[in-house]
Amino acid sequence: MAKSRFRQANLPEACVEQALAIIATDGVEGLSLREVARRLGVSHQAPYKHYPSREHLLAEVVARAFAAFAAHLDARPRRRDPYDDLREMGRAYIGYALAHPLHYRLMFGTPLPEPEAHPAMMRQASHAFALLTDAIVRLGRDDPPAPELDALYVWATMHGLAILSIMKAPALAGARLPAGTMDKAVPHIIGRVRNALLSPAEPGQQDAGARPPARRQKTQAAAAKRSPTTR
Amino acid sequence: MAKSRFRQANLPEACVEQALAIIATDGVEGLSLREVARRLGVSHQAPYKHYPSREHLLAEVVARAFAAFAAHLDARPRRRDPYDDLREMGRAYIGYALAHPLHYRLMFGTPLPEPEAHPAMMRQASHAFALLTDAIVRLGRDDPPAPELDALYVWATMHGLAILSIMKAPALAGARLPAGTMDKAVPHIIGRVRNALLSPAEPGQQDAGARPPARRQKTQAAAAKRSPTTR
DNA sequence: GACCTACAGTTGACGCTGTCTACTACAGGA
DNA sequence: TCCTGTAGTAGACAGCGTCAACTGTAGGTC
Repeated sequence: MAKSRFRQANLPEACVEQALAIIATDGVEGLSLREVARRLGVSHQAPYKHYPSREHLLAEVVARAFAAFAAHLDARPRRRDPYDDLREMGRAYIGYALAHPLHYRLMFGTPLPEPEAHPAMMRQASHAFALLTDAIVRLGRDDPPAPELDALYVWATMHGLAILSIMKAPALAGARLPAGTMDKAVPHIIGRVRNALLSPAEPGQQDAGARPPARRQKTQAAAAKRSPTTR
Repeated sequence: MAKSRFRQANLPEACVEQALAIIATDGVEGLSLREVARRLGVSHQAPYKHYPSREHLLAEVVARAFAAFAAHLDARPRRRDPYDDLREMGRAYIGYALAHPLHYRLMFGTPLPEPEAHPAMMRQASHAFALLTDAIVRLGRDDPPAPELDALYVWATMHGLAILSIMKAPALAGARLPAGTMDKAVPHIIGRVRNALLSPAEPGQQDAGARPPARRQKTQAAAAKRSPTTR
């Protein structure tokens, strides 16, 4: 050990720690490799010996954030009843987002640095998602809709709620949201999700678009919207 | 008209247009006042005569993005049945997010420039939210839970789905999501939301401590061991 | 018409950033 | 002993936001 000769025992690790600290106070756009170097008392080029670019350091930081997030979800109080467990999961999810809003935004709110170029980051992300999927699968309902679709549903709802909370949705919604709405929102929405998962998936929800040939009526607008697969 | 003496007929407006164009291709972090000025053939300081800082131009751009978003939602195909109408709303919502991912991210994914400092921006944002709330209220269900809570629920779900779609959730979730999952996700999730809104709001969802009077199936056992750690 | 002021534009400078290049000093193996 | 790789340094460059000072014109007032 002790390969490095100067002041930093482990510069790559120290860079990640400082980057996380900067992001926690200033947000991701406040992160600069020069500031990291300054805080560590090394030259402005030292971090580049370990991270080829700002993006690479950021990818490492995002991976850590995902890992911490997954650990937080994993450390939630466990319940026997799978729906209660899902409720705990939701509470833990929102709790983390509110406790570390800038880290949360880092994971889900910023254009990730080229996901496929940073497999370690993606591995941590998919682990966090796996926790959620497992909680869904554990519901073990008799109607067997694709559990990954419900995992997406729960994930989307949790994430949306987290972001709206962080954004202080009442401000966004103007005077339309009475005071205290956000406090009630988490249990209300988790209850809604529970109801949604309890009621059986009905065929109608596969939607007019998925239904191939029959009854093409006045939905041509939707079809036009769908044709460009993305963007 | 024609107050300006040089090449730009309406520099403030032209700045917003160029900023939107830059964001649509490079994302919000690619926006620079100097690039805007360069594209307009004016000096790098000209935009500052109309926008005191980058933040102020960004706030104007966000306001336009919200206005365009609201217009898109408003232009959706209308349905008599309020649930069908909500479905159209969801489709329009996701359609916009996928068609203009960087503009969508601009609205919901970036730290907004000091919301309370830019009232015009907030006005556009709350208008978009109002469209959603109206669609919820129009459901006119007999159980009258706070409609704003359900509006938040729908908004959160739509937003979460939009972001997960933009982020290409299958990549995030690793190999766990079979191909084609995202295509099925929108109708599936909208169906789930419909189910959630159809089933009555039960008191149990107000928190873990409260009594759920009528469980659907075999999940009663869990209620007994639920501790009052509402956290 | 002469003058003044406000405004919309200009140029130049400052410190910040990421990143390229070149240099240095040490460790470890041949 | 020499060579090579590694982890650090220093300097330079262009691009960024923003501050300051300057310029030229439109419009109103004497």
